[in-house]
Amino acid sequence: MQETQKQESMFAAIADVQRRKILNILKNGELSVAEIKAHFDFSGATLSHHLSILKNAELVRVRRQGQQRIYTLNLSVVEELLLIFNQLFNREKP
Amino acid sequence: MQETQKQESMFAAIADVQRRKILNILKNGELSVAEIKAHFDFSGATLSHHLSILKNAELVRVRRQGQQRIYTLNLSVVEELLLIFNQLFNREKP
DNA sequence: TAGATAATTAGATGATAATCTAAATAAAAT
DNA sequence: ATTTTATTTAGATTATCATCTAATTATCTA
Repeated sequence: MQETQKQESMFAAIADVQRRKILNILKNGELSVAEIKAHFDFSGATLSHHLSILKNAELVRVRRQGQQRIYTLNLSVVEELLLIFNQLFNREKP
Repeated sequence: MQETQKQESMFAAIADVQRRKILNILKNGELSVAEIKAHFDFSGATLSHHLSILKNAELVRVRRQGQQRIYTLNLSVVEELLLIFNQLFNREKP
């Protein structure tokens, strides 16, 4: 299994516990940055940084809504990640 | 989903591309350190470091065989990791 | 027992990453 | 148009991590 840059970025994205927490929070539906921020202690700049890593890994999507940006899980890429993950251990797609 | 130290160590372990490659190599069966090393360019010390991270995350097991140490995938923990991974996205066990 | 081989551990270095504050951008409200 | 609110970007700092060489431990063999 030869790794792509995209796969690399996905593994890097889920390596951080805060980013995994963000993904978890987004399971329950889309949220604005401020709503996500309510779950964390760190600064808005730090959150923005984490969101950009998740976005580059295509694990989340953003859209504007007025001043806010609404983040959602990118379910198709999550599927893809699960596939890669299962391949890592040579198992079938769930 | 509240993360344990163990889960943290597993995600950290698979965050590195070289360690994922080691796991892949071990899918084909157990190998000595020298045999694993044949697949890589970095030093033995570096490999030893990566193996110790995989071992602490319990993704691999080691046993002695004379001077050699034989590494194997720890399949039950791999199963567990897959479960955690699916839970991260709220899906069923494959 | 001495020397060779296999692997790990110690300690150092350079690169990367998480975080912060301050500044910038963009939209909304007054 | 100015101010306020939401978010991102820039730049700096600190911590963590991958890697190296050298030293150590443990086993095997001559």
